[in-house]
Amino acid sequence: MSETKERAYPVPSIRRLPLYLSFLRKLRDEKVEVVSSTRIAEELGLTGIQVRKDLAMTGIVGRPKIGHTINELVSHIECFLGWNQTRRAFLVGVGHLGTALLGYKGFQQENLDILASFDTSPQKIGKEILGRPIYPLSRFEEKAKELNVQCAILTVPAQFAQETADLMVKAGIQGIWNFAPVQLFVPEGIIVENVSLSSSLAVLSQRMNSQKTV
Amino acid sequence: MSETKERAYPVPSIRRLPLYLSFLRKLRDEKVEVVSSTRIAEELGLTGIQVRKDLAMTGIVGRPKIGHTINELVSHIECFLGWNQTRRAFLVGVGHLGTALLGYKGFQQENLDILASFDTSPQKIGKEILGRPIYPLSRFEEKAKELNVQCAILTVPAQFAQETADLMVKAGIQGIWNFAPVQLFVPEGIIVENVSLSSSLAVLSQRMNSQKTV
DNA sequence: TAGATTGTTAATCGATTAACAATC
DNA sequence: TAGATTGTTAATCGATTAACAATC
Repeated sequence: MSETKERAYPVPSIRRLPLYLSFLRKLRDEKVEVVSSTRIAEELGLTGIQVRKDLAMTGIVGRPKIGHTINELVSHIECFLGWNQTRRAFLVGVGHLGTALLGYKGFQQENLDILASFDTSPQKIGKEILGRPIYPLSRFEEKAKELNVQCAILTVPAQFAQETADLMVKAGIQGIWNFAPVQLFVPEGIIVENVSLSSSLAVLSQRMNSQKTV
Repeated sequence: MSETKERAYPVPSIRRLPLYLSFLRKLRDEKVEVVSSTRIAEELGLTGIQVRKDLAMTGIVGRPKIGHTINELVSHIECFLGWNQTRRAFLVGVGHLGTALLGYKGFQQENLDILASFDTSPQKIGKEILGRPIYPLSRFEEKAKELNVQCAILTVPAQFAQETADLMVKAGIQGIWNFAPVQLFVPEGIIVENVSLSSSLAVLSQRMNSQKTV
């Protein structure tokens, strides 16, 4: 009966960490060695308190009057996010968006390694995208176990999203990065993170609309 | 001195509206005519209260014991989001992601019409992507005014994001859909909506990490 | 009518912001 | 030392959830 309701870290805070990381890397390239939370806040349009709270989450301790060492900050954030070690992933659904993600260079910084992709279209199966093979979806489980892959990117059309997620779960996938505009139902313990273009566009569009009337 | 602090609608609520829309369209295809908030909630893994609050935002009024007419719901949500009328947009930065967005069919449902794209690379300028021309970035302002475009999609590399945004603002753009992992600074009144892949990946990754330790 | 559903008003929960003591 | 910065504890704000009256 362990009351391990261990307060998850606030999602908004976690979402800000990559912003800090990218600014810190820029400073490091400029040979800067130390930075204060105030300085970070100014650059990113946040408040100092917010930055300190967020950084505290990673367990880092700064020095009053000085601030934080950039190298130390970077490694603390990376460790907290699990970006210090390579995470192997598969991608399912080699359409426009899937292809774009396969070609996205930015994932190197986040240590995400998309080893292979899967599709059901005979036209695509057997080809390669930037050195990574496209396998038939039927081989997903076999390959996931062979390569010990625990993370999957889901970029199939909405109507196939749930069944694809089911297949991923059956193959032992622990985390699904879902780009389909669908609410996935998965067993407890499986982590789903949604990227919803239409949700984002909705916010932009609604704001532009109400702006007009003002 | 008008105290027009007119309570903006909650972002989380706005973000859920496209989910409702997609479910409602599916029901409509199945010739269903009426639906209750409880039913919507079940399907999307939400609570009935939440759904009613969200729908109330669009100004729709339902009928006790009955629920809502699907057609009426769809049109209320579409109007609220401004998806009932076509929104013309430009895209700047024809890389992997930009190309994917240009090819994304889903925007038709959201009535977003990407008329043209812009880039600085001579290899790309003058070509077409799915019938839409790629112009040199230097012609952005001219074209924006000519076609009365008020919405721009920003898919350039991080280091060029701010200057591109400045150029967009100068050209009279009212809303920027920003895919660069950068905090943009824009004049008041200009709307920026960020899509941050790295923020989303951070949440997934951190969760998978802490899952492991449990 | 009885029961299901809507929609409002109040309570809770969580994130942000403010205040301030500790410290180099 | 004085001043800048950290990090904690308390207050505020906003979104979600709960309770419940209204209604077809």
